[in-house]
Amino acid sequence: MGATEWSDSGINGSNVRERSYMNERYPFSEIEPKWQAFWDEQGFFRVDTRNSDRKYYCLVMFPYPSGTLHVGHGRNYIIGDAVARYKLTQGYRVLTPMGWDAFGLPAENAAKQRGVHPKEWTLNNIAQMKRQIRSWGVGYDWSREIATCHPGYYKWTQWLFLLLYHQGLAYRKNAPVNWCEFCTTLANEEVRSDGTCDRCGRPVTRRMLTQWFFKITEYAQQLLDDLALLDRWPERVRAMQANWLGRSEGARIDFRVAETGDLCTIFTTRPDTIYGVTFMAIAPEHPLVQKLMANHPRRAEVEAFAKRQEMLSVQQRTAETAPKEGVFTGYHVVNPYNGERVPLWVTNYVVMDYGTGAVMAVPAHDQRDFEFARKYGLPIRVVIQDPAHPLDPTTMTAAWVDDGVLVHSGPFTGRGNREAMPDMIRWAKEHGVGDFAVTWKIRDWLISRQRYWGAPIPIVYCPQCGTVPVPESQLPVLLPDDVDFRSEQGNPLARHERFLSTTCPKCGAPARRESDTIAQWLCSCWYFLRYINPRLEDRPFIPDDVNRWLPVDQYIGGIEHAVLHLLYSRFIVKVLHRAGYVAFREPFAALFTQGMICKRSEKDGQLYKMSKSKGNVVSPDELIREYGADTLRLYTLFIGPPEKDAEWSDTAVEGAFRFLNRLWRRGYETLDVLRSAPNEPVDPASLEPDAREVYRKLHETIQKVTRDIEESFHFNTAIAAIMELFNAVERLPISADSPAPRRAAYREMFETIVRLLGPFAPHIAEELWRELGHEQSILKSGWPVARPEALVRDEHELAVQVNGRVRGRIRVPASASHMEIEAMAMKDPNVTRWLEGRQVRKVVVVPGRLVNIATN
RNA sequence: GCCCGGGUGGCGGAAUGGCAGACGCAACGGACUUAAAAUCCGUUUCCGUUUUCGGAGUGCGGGUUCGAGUCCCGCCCCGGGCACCA
Repeated sequence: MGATEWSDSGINGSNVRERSYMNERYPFSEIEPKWQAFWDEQGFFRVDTRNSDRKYYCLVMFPYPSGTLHVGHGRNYIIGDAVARYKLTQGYRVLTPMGWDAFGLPAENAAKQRGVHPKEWTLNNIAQMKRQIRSWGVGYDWSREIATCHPGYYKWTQWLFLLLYHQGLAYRKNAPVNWCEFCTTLANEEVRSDGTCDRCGRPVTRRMLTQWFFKITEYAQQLLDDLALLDRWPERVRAMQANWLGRSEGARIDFRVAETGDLCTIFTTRPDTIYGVTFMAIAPEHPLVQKLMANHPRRAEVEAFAKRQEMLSVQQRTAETAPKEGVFTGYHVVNPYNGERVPLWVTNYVVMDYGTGAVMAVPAHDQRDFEFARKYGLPIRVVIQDPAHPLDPTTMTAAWVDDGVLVHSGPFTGRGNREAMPDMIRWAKEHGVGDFAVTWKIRDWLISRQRYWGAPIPIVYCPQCGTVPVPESQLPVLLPDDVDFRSEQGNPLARHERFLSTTCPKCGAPARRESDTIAQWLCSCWYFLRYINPRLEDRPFIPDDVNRWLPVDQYIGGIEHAVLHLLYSRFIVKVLHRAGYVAFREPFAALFTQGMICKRSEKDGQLYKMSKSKGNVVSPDELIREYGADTLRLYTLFIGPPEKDAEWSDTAVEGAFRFLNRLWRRGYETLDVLRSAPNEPVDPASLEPDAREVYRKLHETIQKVTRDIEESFHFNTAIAAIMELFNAVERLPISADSPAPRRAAYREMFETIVRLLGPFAPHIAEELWRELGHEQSILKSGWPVARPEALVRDEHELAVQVNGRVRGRIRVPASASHMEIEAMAMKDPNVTRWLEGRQVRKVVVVPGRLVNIATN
């Protein structure tokens, strides 16, 4: 049979079946663009959000338009598309939007280096990446496309800023902030734990600047508590967020400076050790240092020490290897519990950033204090005794941090330290010198950026009225286009006179605009809401619509956003919730974090995350040209469990290609049988044993593939099962002369393989599906469901073990009782050999699996 | 130090407490071909017999169980997050 010319009427008048590509050769480069255009034109991925029956909001993290995509980026979109197509096939109303996280520094750097305007650079990249995403056959509702750099979008990002401002959650303060020479200010979340910039890797220093902050700390408790609602999030992401929030419970206790009466409040998680305090340690930046040392003979020494510490980054100062250092101030503080005077030291190991910047030092029971005390010859007093091996301060080599019995602890002596702790805090409360207290690690969110390519902060500074928010009616505060990047250093907006000079919205007097822009993280904190009403002009979204479509049913993205984007988005949604705009408290009901795709570097043979800077990227464009999008998709899903990192292999891609070729060829070679076979369910009993077995495997595979997708997104094992089924189908002899039931079963097998592949390799699936004579798209075909009667076995092969090792095999009727199975197992000649001379102690029968005979 | 993952053939990986190594890659042998590619068939955990078979084997050491890659206890190693966090 050659290429057949046939056609049908297509659907909805669109004649896509004009010609058949049925040929020995698998024509991916012809069929892929054809079906992409078809799905697009027919609007398979467009959804009317006014109707939310059986809604399924499937969202992939939108990309930053950095240029071109590599196959590592593709994993995200391919997984999302597989899920969306699966749900769509099941008849869900699936919302799968796509957009661009389009503000950010790379655009500005390109402008400086190449003289391209950031807008032009960004829009070009969007066009490029959109073409790539389309070429993968990933289906989106493009009518909802958004770009955060569009004034129609950032108007509402500014609105969000103002909402926080009016809620008292946005404030401006002069504070030491993280500073990267290249990227300007950074939020704490953007600084890696080694003290380098998360974006560019340069060292981060501290700088005093007046900046805008969001009070995310006010929501710390809720952000922590509501993690419990996120039972469909990966455990490790919840752990990372809890870690980052860093709640710790303890007490606040007021010490006073003996000589001046100044208050020196500390936070401790171990108030039970209060009677062991032998000195006080405060941070060099602590306000008391300046105040106390002003006219003190030790001033020079102490200030020199403090200056030296302030020059260092927190990371340098507090590195594991940095030795503990300090200097005595000449002052003392009074322990409110026992009235004791202990010396006040300025130390490098206490930081101003956490707690109160002052620490009651208990060398006997804190390792850091212990090391410091040993170094400077300060006393060590044991107040918790190890009942088994009493501690002796003169011989201790490390702090005792475990629990024990309180000693030398005034009225609390003799009690267990854990048990007494609440009473000890209560004592402080009763005496007005302290209380229970909670401290968090998370700091307020630094939102200002000294950059051009972002949404301007909608604030005006008026000489009369002070800080004035721009009224909503005057939004958006437009980013001016006419900026010269080459000739300017720093933020060009700060020198753009026509932008800066304005009038006060309150009094009309001449005023100045804020020149900082909003961190791009805020832009991506609410985009999932905007997708519901993307073109709305008078509001950011319609609450009713948003409440029906959110939370997002499935969010898919990279683990690198575990804290940053995901924590910020949760915060913003909670703010909107409290302000009455949305009914839900959490934006993403389920989260899936895919692993990174890595590739071995040709230079050093090491495995690295695919990135342009490492030079180990694989371009999807070439692969699609050579093998087609379906091959690329199939391989990407087959590479391994999607939540884990994976190593890209160019040769393994060919395996996926080979499989699709075999499938195509098989379809071509048996097209006559397939088309002429009865298209109806088969009675398994009417099949010959070989066909019956494969028919059962078919239905087992439907079950397995469905379960793998539903339970864990384990597309790798789903695809393996389809391959296994196809291998079995290929070995099944079939011809036009085969009996009707056999041909019908064969047709069902082949068609089902095509349908199961639909979410993974949609183009070839759609093409073969149509070639088999179906008029409707495969997306309308429904998801296959296993037939119980096809799954029935009337015979089982059981392994027979003797003492846990397989010695023989028996075939038993499915109806056989345990007694009968046991008898048959005992009779098997391979088994009797191993039973000779032994006494049977116990026989275990596992239905359908094995028999184990235990002997003496 | 604390909190998450993870450790299985040459490689990626698979296994509701039930026959370890599915599926794929690579390698090797064979068929087809003048030849090569492609394709198809077969072999491929290790050790010994080299087929019929037996033994060992899922990071290490114990344990529970008729039966452990899987569960429990104690370790080692690798990756990630947090960290002089008071």
